[in-house]
Amino acid sequence: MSQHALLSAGTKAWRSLACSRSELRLDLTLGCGQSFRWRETGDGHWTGVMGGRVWTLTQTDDTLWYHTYNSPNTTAEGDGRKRKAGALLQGSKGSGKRSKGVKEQEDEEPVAVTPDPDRKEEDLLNDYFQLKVKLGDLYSEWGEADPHFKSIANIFTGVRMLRQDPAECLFSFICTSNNHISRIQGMVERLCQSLGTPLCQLDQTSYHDFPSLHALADNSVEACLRDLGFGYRARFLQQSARQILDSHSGHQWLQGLRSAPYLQARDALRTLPGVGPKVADCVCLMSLDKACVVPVDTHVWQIAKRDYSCAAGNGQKSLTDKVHREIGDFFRHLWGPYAGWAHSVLFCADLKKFQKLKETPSLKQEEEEKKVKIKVEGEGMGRNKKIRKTCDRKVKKYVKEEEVE
DNA sequence: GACTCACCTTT
DNA sequence: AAGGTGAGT
Repeated sequence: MSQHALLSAGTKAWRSLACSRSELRLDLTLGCGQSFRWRETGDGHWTGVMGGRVWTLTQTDDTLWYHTYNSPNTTAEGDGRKRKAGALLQGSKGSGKRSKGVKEQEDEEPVAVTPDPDRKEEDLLNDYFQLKVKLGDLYSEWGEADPHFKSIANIFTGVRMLRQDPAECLFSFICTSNNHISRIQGMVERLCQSLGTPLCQLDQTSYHDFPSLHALADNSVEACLRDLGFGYRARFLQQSARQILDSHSGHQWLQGLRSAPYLQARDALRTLPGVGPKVADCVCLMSLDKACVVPVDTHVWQIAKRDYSCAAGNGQKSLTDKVHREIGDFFRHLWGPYAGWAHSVLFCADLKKFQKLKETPSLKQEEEEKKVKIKVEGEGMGRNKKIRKTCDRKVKKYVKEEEVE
């Protein structure tokens, strides 16, 4: 039986791409709840389905390594079939610290061993991780505009927005209401395993493609998903799929929203059952190229109040449309055209599972933080106040520009 | 336009 | 009580 690939078993079955940790951190980017399809299958090794194939990804300091698996259904290109089970070096350090472990145990030369004639896989990765967007430059800009961001940025580097398939993103996020990441992951996994095309099996785990629109739209789907523990979301999924297929022209409609202006795309998505402001914004940001969108949930609202003394919705009990708008505008303003990307960094830094990264900062990080603190105390409040004052005016301008986009 | 509550399931 | 939506007031 096939096994999950491990870089420590040798680089023969792997290809690589130059990519530093400051541009991409797999653990944060794949684990922060934007995609629910990736699992850590080995120390620092992430396995998931993307672009209709199964991938394992891992990284060393300046290199992103990738391995894809053959599946019966895919017309196999002669890619690395040699997954030697011989040297299964299982965590030679035996530590649970993943990023550290990888750094220590892997010093291979960043050489692409197996050729990828079409560069098809390289293209897929470049597109999925949007590697042409220079994250380091954006972090600098956000840090300039926002002292609090700067204090987080030293630890949470390389948090990047994925460019996901719109359908997968939409149906995954319909599952997110009243829900948390670990349970959503389980639901999406069950969704794929019961309705998606099987791709391959590795170490007792079977990997499936995300279900097609047709599979999701079938009348039997609601009952099926209720059995799988989807609750009231079961109906939303089936009905949304049905509606996209019937009243819209299927996949083309979803894909087409990539070139539509933000507000238009968001309104279009909101006609679907189970899609409110939060889900629509997530789909816009994570699959429809709307980098400026800041999806607002109760969590982001807390961050706005706690870390930015943002007054938006202060007298409110619940997250109304108005509060959504105000918080979104506030952050769009602070961070600019890639505000949605910046938001995901803060969001990530606030997740319980990543809190341990803050506990043992390296000496270098501590020094950086001291510097930041001094700066923040000097100019922080004044700057925030100023931003808030000019918020309304600038936002109108911003939206206008966007509508023309 | 803005607010409340029921809806599922798990912690 | 939760990382939300939709129907009703």
